[in-house]
Amino acid sequence: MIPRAQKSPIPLDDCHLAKAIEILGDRWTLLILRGALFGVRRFDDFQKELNIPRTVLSGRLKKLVDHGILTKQAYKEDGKRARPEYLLSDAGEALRPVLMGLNQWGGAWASDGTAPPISLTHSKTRQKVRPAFVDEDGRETKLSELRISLRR
Amino acid sequence: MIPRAQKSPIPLDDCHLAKAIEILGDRWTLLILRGALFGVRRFDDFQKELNIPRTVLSGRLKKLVDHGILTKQAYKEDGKRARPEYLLSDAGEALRPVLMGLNQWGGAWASDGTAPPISLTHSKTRQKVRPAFVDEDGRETKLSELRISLRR
DNA sequence: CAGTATCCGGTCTGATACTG
DNA sequence: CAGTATCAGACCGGATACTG
Repeated sequence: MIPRAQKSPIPLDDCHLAKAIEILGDRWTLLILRGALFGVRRFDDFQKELNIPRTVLSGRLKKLVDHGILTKQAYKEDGKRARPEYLLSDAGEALRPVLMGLNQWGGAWASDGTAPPISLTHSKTRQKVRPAFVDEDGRETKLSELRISLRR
Repeated sequence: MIPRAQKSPIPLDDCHLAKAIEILGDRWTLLILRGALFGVRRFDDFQKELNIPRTVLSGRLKKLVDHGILTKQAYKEDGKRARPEYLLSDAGEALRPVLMGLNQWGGAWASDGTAPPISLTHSKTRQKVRPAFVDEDGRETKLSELRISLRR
């Protein structure tokens, strides 16, 4: 087990995790991201799905765009004028494994026993797929083999 | 790319991810967990490290204990009376890979260019390791091959 | 140490309305 | 549709003090 520490080995100010938490660590932001990962793109769609106050949604979307997690771009349906939509950037896509990991955690530890509603599979082989850590060759590293270290 | 959706395929109420977000999706809770993963265990240690108001810390710790993520138990130093400390439960430990994934994300996408202070490596091969999805054989599945589906 | 008690000001929430 | 405007109330954050 990890020994007791009086403080974390890394100061908050230069901790990437802390930074990520500052950006993403709030309920609405995470729920918006969840929607985005499922394909929701438009203001009113987010608003209806989450029942989030429009002012708050507006603010959160701006923040996500500012941080480069969503991009705001125009789409156009025929006969109608262009309207904006919010798409995941590469940074946003990179959150997919993280949030799916959180989803798995929720299923395993925060579930009330009802069947897990999401399953992840490989689109071709149909095999079940789960979040994990892989090395440069794409081979899994078990948690027990994972080494967390400070640079230099 | 994921097609546009008017709403997420899974209602919020039975989404494990949404549930996890309700429990963990707030700044202080995540920062406390970060400390706990690094070995911080005691009230005042959390308080000093995070500079969190004591009332808030008290409330968050209770919530985490209620949700079974931390356990509150006594420790005893010689000559002193027993005092409580907060340790990660199995559910809490299960968040380690998730938060490490978030840390990697922060390093890759939310960093200001300063060197990443944490690196994840394989303890034997020393290869760098990153979060991803693997199939049952431990082989990586590319994001483009990932299929998200509902259990019937 | 490990909390609880207070207090105050600010931000977020939630509801509703208005506009291009 | 995609927002901004407004407003009341809840909750949170921050500071400080007090107790076993």
